[in-house]
Amino acid sequence: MPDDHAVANDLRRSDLARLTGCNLETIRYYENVGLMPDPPRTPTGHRRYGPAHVERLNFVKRARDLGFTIQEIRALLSLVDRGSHTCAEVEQLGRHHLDVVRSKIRDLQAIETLLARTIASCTGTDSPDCPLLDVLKGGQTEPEQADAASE
Amino acid sequence: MPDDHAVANDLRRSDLARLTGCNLETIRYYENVGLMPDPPRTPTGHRRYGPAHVERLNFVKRARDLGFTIQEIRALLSLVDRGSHTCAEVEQLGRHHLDVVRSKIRDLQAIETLLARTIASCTGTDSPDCPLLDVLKGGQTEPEQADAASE
DNA sequence: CCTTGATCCTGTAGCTGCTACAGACCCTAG
DNA sequence: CTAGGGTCTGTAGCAGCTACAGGATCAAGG
Repeated sequence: MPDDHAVANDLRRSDLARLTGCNLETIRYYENVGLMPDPPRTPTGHRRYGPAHVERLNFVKRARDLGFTIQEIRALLSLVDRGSHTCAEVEQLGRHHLDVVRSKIRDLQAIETLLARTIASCTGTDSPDCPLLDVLKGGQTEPEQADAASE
Repeated sequence: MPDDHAVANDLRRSDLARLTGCNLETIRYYENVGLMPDPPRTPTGHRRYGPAHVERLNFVKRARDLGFTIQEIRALLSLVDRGSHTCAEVEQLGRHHLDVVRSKIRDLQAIETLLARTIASCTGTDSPDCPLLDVLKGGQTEPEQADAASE
């Protein structure tokens, strides 16, 4: 590795963790899966990081916070690392992820709607009759009318 | 086919899978983690299921579809199995899960908002300048307007 | 210089909720 | 009777970490 004289690589793993808010073990994980480069080592094998590592780990962390998968981040980083990326390429990855996020939101909202409506019709009493159990047992998508036929 | 006087336990695992839309292997998994009871076996060790298993697996599947965890479903089932559950107890489990669902929706919506806004300001050109990369690198929560300096 | 305790190193197992495979067994139709 | 399916078991793999064991090393105090 170059730059031993140029850049101060004096950060230990715990420092990097503290600076980025990333978990200590997660850093090693990211190195193992290739999101972070193998850092230079002291003669006794201890990792030493520099500002470039802080920057990169921050990138990874923010991407994770936005829900990008490890694979997607690898793709993003390889674009950047290639040095000849275009906005269009990055945007494409972003749009795809946005689609995934929106799809998850839709799924969760469908669940939320059904669950909220069902629970709203719960009596909250000691009765064993429960609309939520009815939904789970019967699989009706609409709890709707608890028609007072026999009640 | 003549019916037995008792419950007909004549369904194979593949039948149960087909009837419930559940994956074949998943059934065994649910048995291993205790969501499904150990079924009766033929003398040669093959599982034989009956209507009660269909019902229970449907319950489990619907609960999973609503996002309940295995733990939560175990709790729901143990209430029901106990035979003395109340609507209030079930409702409590449901409300807790609803909170989790809503929390996930909020998180995803925050991501969606940021991502959508950022991507909207992407040029989609061959330029290496990219708002999405800026967000990932810089961690700004608001891409805002780049003051009319650029293009 | 030596000890102590904190930190670091590695590999590996655990978590959730499945899914898939290998290698053995069994079942049924032709 | 044999060929092909289905079934049996245990186990490994996926994502994305997290945590531990058992060592080596470091930094500070005495």
